[in-house]
Amino acid sequence: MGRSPCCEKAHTNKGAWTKEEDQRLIAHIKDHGDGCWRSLPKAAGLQRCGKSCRLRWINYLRPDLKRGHFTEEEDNVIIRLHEAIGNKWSLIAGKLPGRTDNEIKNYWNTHVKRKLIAQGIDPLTHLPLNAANPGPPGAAHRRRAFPAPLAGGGSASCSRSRDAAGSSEDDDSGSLGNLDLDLNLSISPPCVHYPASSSSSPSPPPPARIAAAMDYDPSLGYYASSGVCVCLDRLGFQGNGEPCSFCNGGASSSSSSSMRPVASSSGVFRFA
DNA sequence: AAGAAAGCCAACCGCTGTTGC
DNA sequence: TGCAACAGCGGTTGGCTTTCT
Repeated sequence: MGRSPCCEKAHTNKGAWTKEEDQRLIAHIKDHGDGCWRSLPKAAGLQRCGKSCRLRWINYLRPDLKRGHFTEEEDNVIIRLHEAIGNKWSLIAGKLPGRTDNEIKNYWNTHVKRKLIAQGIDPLTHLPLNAANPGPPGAAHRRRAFPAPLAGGGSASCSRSRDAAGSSEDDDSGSLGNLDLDLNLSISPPCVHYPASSSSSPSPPPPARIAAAMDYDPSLGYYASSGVCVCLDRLGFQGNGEPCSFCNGGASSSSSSSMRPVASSSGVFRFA
């Protein structure tokens, strides 16, 4: 079972990259871009597997990488995002420009974990160590906040989620500080986008009836369909009677603006 | 000064999700 | 609809460096 190996192992180098290999990879990507990793090694004259090239480029050679120590602010972002979404390193990396998932993962395992433990916080559950429930690994994390990891297309969100275990004195559990993650799930129709002006684009603007039901984002110059919210409140899990930031329109909730999911022009919800 | 232990991080591995045929 | 190819992700490993004894 399983698939064939991604490359012919007999003819590929492994281990540390040499300067020459780096140069070849950089030069090739400069000239041709970084698509099609499978064929890239051959085209670039590298005796490497495509995956290896991709990893090397993403984790080390990319020009926009920020190297060096993590700042206190970055630390906090990592901790809060990890609290919210768990080991979704690529998502966390997406919130830290210039940092890679691998870098953050390593940093978490070598520094942050230890730091949290020293502060008496369980790095898995983000609860005080003596209060952490000894359940099966991972269960505590799920119990902590959210029915499921809402990675990928799902907008991880819920500024008002309550710990199902009922730690109501944990005021930070919902807002996650200034990140203010809203871990309700919002599902939208397949993100239909209409440019606001038909003159600047071949695509026509939406019919008035549709436009009325959509949000116009002036910064993007697009109409985008609103999400259909199935937040915990609506599903009856919260019980505090307050709408989440998304179905509340984000207008009145003072704590909900910073991480409200926003439809981007690429049709993917992002945190704003 | 030397060996052991711990820390660190680049790279690998195996798996899953997505896409195209 | 099923399959294969591919990209990407997260966990793990291995080797180098630093610190400790």
